[in-house]
Amino acid sequence: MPRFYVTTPIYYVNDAPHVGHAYTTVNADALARWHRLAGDEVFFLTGTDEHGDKVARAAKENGASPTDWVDATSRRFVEAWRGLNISNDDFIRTTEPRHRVAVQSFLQRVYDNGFIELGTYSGWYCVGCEEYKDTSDLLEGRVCPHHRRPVEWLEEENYFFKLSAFSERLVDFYERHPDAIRPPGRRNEVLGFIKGGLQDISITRTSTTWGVPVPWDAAHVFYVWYDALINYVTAIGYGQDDERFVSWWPAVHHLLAKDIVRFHCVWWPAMCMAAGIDPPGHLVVHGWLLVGGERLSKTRIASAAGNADKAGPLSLTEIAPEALTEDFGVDAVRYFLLRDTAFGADGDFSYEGITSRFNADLANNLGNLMARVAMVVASKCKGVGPKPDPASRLQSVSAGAVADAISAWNDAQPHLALEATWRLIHETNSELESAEPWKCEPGPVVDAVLGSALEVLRIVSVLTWPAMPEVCAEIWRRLGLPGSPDGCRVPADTAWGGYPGGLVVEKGAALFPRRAR
RNA sequence: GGCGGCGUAGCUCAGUCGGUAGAGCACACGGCUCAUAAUCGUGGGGUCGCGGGUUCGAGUCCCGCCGCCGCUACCA
Repeated sequence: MPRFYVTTPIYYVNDAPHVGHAYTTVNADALARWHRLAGDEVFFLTGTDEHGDKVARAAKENGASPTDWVDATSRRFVEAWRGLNISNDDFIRTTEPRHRVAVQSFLQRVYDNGFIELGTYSGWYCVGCEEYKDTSDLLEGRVCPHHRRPVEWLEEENYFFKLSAFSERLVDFYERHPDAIRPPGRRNEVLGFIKGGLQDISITRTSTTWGVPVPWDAAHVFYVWYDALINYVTAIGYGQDDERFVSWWPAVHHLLAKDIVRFHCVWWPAMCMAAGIDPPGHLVVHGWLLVGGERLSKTRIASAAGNADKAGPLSLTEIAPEALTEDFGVDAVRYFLLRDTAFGADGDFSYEGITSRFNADLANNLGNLMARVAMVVASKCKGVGPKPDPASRLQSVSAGAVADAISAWNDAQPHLALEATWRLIHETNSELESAEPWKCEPGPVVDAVLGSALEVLRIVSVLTWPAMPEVCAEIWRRLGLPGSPDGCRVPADTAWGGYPGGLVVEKGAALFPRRAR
């Protein structure tokens, strides 16, 4: 059985879950759900990144122990994902014992292989930022641009990862696997960066104890990024269950936003090579959601997010997913995130944007189709859904849409998959207009038209299940079908003719009540 | 500065190997009234950023310019 391993980055617990996190996570979830429909064995991983001095300090400021602090902050992500119907199979936390074991095992291997050595890290350090600054980033008089205070020269003994040893191997790997990084523009950026020459990087800290201890030197803990990336192998048993590990690795799909490309596309593959395992197979990079739209939209989003009093424009990171799902419903938010932005490109996030998608796609097209079909079935077929017409024009329309949707889902392009699916909805509305079953006497002609429309709704609820599981299950139920779309298999259950007929069709309330404006 | 990308209808964008410009949304008009003032049909003459060049012919190739954006190492 084919396997599909998909990950999100693990989210840093100092952030509150926001729409940017939700964007990546919903995309990963939709892909996971799609591959489950396809019959693949799926492992969908997300989690939280909980080490680093910033976390330790935040805990202290809040009068909590680091452990209590990360327990509380990590839980917010668990709850946010529950609220968005995220179907992750595992939720990893870097403070878990299994992760400490994996990190120590992984990096001990890298050390044993000779790719870690002791060195001195020195540079201009900003106490406020808690990080070293490049001289080119500093203002006049060696002042930190963020904190407006002078930086200090620090030297620290650190262990270094010999990243420089992997330039050629990385280039070679990416040239032999041209699809390893998508989209191609990101791949080119990475190749350009690598070819520009790689420097060794420090991977341990002595300035904090809130991290994974370096097994061969108790004075150090691993730098948080080095610890974090390894989560991807921890969760599938690295260092603890080799049989399980090799069954999932390296055919992984890492979803990530463009700002963390280097960590995932340069550091992480090199680390894997250094540890003697294959680099990750698929790095899928997407853009950022940007807050755009009119001033009104910001006001309304601010209002929805409980930030109505905040002055000035609202940033994406201030918008809580719960504020949106309360307002629009889980399915509509998921649909917007998946449909409105071409995966890979930057997208615009606005209240108008969601409202527009909600009304045009969900209320007017999908919801209304369900309502009008159910109504006519009630009046012309005594509420019992007829069989689809094998010769319906919609049969070939459906076949085309299904093929396109399958291809797009398989290619991690949800917006195209949904676009193709909605083409089928549109054609079905069109077909109803020309057949006008509500004007006809009950009989075979009416049955053929309505049965075909019901069949479209069945197929649509399978194709759309990865995006909107709740409403698809509801449509399924209203069609009188047993179970739910998640019991289906693609492509078998998207073939024309699957609706058996003879089932009681329920009208029900509007699936997506149209919204004002 | 260097490398890369983009600039097409009000908005978001498609435009394969060069051959008289397309989709969705929005808008307008018409039809229908089964349906959530929903739906269906029709309507897009936009210097394809600007200026040159190659060609029988260029949004589509080449050069220059303007504008915008990405990357150019230790931020999760």
